[in-house]
Amino acid sequence: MEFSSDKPIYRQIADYFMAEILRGVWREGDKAPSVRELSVGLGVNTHTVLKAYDYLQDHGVIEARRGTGYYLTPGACSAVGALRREEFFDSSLPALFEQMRLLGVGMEEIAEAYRQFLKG
Amino acid sequence: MEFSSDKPIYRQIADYFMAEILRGVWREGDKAPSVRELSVGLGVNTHTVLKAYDYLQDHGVIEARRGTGYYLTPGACSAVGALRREEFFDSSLPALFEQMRLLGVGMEEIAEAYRQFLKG
Amino acid sequence: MEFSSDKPIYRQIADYFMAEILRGVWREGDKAPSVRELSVGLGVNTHTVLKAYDYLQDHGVIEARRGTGYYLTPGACSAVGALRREEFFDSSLPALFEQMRLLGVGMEEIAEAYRQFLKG
Amino acid sequence: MEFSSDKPIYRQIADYFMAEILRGVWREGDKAPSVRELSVGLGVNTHTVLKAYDYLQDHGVIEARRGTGYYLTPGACSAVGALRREEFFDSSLPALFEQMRLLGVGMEEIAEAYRQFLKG
DNA sequence: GTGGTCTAGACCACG
DNA sequence: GTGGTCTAGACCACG
Repeated sequence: MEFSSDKPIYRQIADYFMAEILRGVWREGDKAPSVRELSVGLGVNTHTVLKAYDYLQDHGVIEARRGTGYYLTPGACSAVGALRREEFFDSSLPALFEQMRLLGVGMEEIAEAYRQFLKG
Repeated sequence: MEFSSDKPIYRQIADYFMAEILRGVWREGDKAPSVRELSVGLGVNTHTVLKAYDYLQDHGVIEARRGTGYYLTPGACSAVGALRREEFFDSSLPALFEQMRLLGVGMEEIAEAYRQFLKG
Repeated sequence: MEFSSDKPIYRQIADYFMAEILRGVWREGDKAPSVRELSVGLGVNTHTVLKAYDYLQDHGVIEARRGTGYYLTPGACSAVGALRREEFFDSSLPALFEQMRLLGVGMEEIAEAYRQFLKG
Repeated sequence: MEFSSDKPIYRQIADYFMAEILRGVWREGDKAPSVRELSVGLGVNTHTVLKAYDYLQDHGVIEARRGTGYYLTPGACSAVGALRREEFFDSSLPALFEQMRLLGVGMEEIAEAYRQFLKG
């Protein structure tokens, strides 16, 4: 895995993890790779992986079980979906609106383009 | 200038050039740096710069004068604007719509978020 | 195919290609010869063929499909026609006018010659 | 001098000769290069040069003086002009008309383009 | 000097 | 396989 510089690495790891879930690689209830295992696999510090897992746990994607490791929650998929929605509304969409402002594009044009998109 | 790996270098050069125009660094009628000069400055092959200039020329931002060099066209600024608009509608917007589809987000929600954005 | 020296090879390839379309050898939707195949066939560098295809693509005659090849666009025929018209008005006609100036020939004489041509 | 293959060499020599007159290299009354001299200079047979000189003599550009050689006629310049006009009306113009027919361009469009040309 | 064309050869992503 | 990008280096016409 390659890391870009514009986003913290732990977030990139979490995103990667969630993309794998959406792809169906891991399923709800499955055991997540151990922190140590993953840190070696990705060539990053265990702290970084732990931070990524913390993030995923905070958002209900995985849960820790004492002495055994992390497991995908039942509801992991929908949790990922909710997170994506959140990112979409908090980050992607404002960036788009900003671009609209710069280009002088109004909402009507977007709506019209959307109707075209649905047809095509 | 640093190049990222996710976009061809020649496009990055062209984009940088257009950003400089929008910033007002270069004005309509100005002479662009010569192909060789710029290629040395950026540490890339002359072909790569030429390809960037070709792209800009094709889109009406600069024009070649044989034996003299490239010059910003009269209308360079609006040409850049038109290109940005085109990219927005042909690339950014379809990506947005695709994401909307994946997340099950409708146009009404976008419009609502836009109203919030305008207020905030 | 033989190349003359007064026109760039890539333009001669593009012109040949368009002539073949007008002759009906290739039809809209057909696959164009692959870049490598054609470069070997013509004994030129792949770049030169690519430049010809770039030119044709820029003018809406062919379109690239990633990993598959180039295909004649729907509308390739009319695109070729439009290009020919453009060349006529931007190149042939100004050359004619320049010659008229040198020879002291006016538009009335041209119009008269045209009437004769239509009769003959 | 390089010869192209689409026109007889003697005509190319004659054309070259006339272009030199229009450029002012040779003047009316000047002695033309001897047939032998020119044939060596151009690397062609003396017959070919003679044929070119015949052509030029037929059209009043040069005249033979027994025992001395060929000389530009008084009126050589206007003779060249007349020849150019003839070529223009007999060759260039019909080719243009043919192109107009193929492209579906009418005389009105040419006249309009001409008005634009005179302005620009 | 300037842009423009061409070659030889490498390496990449996509399917 | 397909197109696409990039380099190194040569040579050309124009001014």
